[in-house]
Amino acid sequence: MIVRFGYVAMSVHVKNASTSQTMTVAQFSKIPDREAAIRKLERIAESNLHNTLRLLYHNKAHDIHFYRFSSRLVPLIHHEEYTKDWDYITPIKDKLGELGEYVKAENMRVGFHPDHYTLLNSPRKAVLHNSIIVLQYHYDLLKNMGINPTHRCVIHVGGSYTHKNKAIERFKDQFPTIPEHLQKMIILENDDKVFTASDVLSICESLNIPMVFDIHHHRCNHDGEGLEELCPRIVKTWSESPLPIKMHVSSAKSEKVFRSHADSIKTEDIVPFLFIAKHYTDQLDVMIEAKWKDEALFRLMKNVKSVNGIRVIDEGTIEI
DNA sequence: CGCTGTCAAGACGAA
DNA sequence: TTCGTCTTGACAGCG
Repeated sequence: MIVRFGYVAMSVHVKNASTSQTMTVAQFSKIPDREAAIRKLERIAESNLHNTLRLLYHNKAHDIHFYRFSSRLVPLIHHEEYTKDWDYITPIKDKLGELGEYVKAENMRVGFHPDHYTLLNSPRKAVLHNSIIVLQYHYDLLKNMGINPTHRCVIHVGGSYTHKNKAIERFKDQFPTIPEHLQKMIILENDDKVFTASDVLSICESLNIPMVFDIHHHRCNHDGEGLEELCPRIVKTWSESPLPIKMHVSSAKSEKVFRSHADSIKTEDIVPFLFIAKHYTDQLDVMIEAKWKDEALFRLMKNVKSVNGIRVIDEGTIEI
C-alpha cells in the first residue's frame, strides 16, 4: 500500500507565509468607506493565496503530494452582513487559476476542512443557512481553481443536541436538502466527543458519503469497535470516489490533555496503518494534524525508516 | 519588539 | 437565561 502524508495550512519552515490572515469585525467596521474596506479584504485574500502558492512550491521541493488549504483564505466570508454583495471571486480569479494549474501539473491532492461551526445537523435554521454559505464559498474556490470539488471538504456530523440519535436522524434528514453540488463535495469524519466511527459509518452508508477515519478521535471516542470490523466498511464508502481513501492521524498532547494535538506524531501512532495496509487497501492519503505542521511530517518520515515493513519512497510517501 | 489578552464561530454545561 | 469554556491562528494593545 502506498501512503502519502500531508499537512495542514501552514509551514513552520517557510517564514512569513500565513495563509489565514484576516481582519476583525471591529476593524472592518471602523473603516468608513465600505469600498475601501472591501479592497482591504481583497488584498488580504490575495496575500493568503500568494502564500498558499509559496507553500505548494515548498511541498513540491520536499515531495509532499498532499495538502489541506486554510479555510480562511478569504476573510470575513462567514459574515453575511458585510460580505453579502461582495464578488470576492473576480479579484482573485487569476490567482486561484494559477494555484489550480500548479496542483494539477504536480499531481497533488488538495482539500479543505471547513471549521467546526459548519453544522448540517443543527436544529437552528440560521446555523444551517450559514453552513451552506460557508460550503458554497469552498465550492467557489475549488471551481475557480479548476479542481473537481467532489469529496474535497471534510466536515463533522455536528452537535448532539442532547439526543444523539435524533441528531443523527436530523443529519440524514437535512443533508439531502442542501444543494446537490455541495452534497457531492462533502466527506464525513468521526469526532473526539460525540459521533464515533460506527455512528459516522451508519450515516455515510445511508447517504453514500465517503468516511474520513480519524485514528486519534477514535481512541478518544469509540464504541469498542475494532479496526477489523471498521475498515472494510470505511473502504467501501470510498468505492465510487475519484480520490483515494483519506484518514487523519495525530498524537495526544499528554495523558491529561489527551484530546489535544501534540507537536508531532509518535511513530507508534502509525502502527494501525500497518494493519490497514495488510488487509484492506492499496492507496491511502494520511493527513497529519500536529502543531509542528510540515516539520511533524519530516520527523515522522525520518522515524518510520527504521520500522519493519515500511519502505520510504520519497520525502512524503511510504510503502507498507 | 515581545508578551498577554482578545477575537470569531456554535455547542454545551454550570450557575 | 446568562455566562464561561472549548479551539485555533492572528489581531490588538500594552509596557
